[in-house]
Amino acid sequence: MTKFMNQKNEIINKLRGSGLRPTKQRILIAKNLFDNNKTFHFTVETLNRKINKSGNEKISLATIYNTVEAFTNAGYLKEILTSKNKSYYDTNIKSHHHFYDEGSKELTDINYNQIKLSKVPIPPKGKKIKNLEVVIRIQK
Amino acid sequence: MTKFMNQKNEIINKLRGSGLRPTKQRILIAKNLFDNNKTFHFTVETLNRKINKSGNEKISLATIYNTVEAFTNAGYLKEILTSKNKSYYDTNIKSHHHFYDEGSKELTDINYNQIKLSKVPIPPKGKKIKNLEVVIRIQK
DNA sequence: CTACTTGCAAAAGGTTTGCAACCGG
DNA sequence: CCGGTTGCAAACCTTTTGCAAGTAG
Repeated sequence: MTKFMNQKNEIINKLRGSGLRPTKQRILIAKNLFDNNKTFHFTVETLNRKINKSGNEKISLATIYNTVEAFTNAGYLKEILTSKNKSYYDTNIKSHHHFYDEGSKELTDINYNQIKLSKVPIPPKGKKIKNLEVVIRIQK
Repeated sequence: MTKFMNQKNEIINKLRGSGLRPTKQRILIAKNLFDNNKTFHFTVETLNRKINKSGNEKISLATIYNTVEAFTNAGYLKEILTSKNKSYYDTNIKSHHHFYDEGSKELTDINYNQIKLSKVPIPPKGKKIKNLEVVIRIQK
């Protein structure tokens, strides 16, 4: 059993674990997102370009939207807060923070332990904290 | 000189101070945003509804977009980070943070001194920190 | 007067939707 | 086979743009 088969099986199991049928399209998208050992930021647009480039079989834009949403709901992706009328996603789902460069509109990760909070407010009654994100806007 | 005249003059001076001609439309929008002593969150859509309701003379949507952008550039408004393909603004321009309820999609202010950071990263070379925002996502 | 603003409608850009064809289990 | 998925195009929604008409100084 090759490394590639393991990889593919891992993906299939991951999808099954969330009740997502491991279709050809979802597996290909998952490969593009989770294969390498480094995490990254993307938009549907950049993901679409990456997938529908070169040799790959094509995947329709609607399916990419569907899948990214499904993966986000399943907790495989994190949506990044930046406003500006386009959704950014992060394959790094661990708690961490971001620099946002307003000039270049670029996001950079800030390692979790680079920021320390010494005081955090109590959430409103009946609600609990799901996550906490710091965005530091930077400029020249 | 009535209280209302003072209010209007204040607005006019504020606008002039940023090189914005105090037009009828800008003054009316400013009244809607800065008149009361409490701050609030809004989108262009809600602001538009508020203004073009009832007795007021109407203001075109394009002008509302223009004006909100101008006010944001002038520092009278702050854009809020939430992604979700619609821009949220805050009339509270002081440094502060937000709870974001994913269920109701509602934003609540967190007072500045309710959050304390004991460690903040150094920005990338050649850049400086413009601002720092914490968003705490909450859920049931 | 003149330059800045406004308003309208059209265009743009990103995302969602409806539905027939497809396919995984 | 059945119900979940895909692909396509059209629809949608928010935001931007071009340009003629209006107005503040």
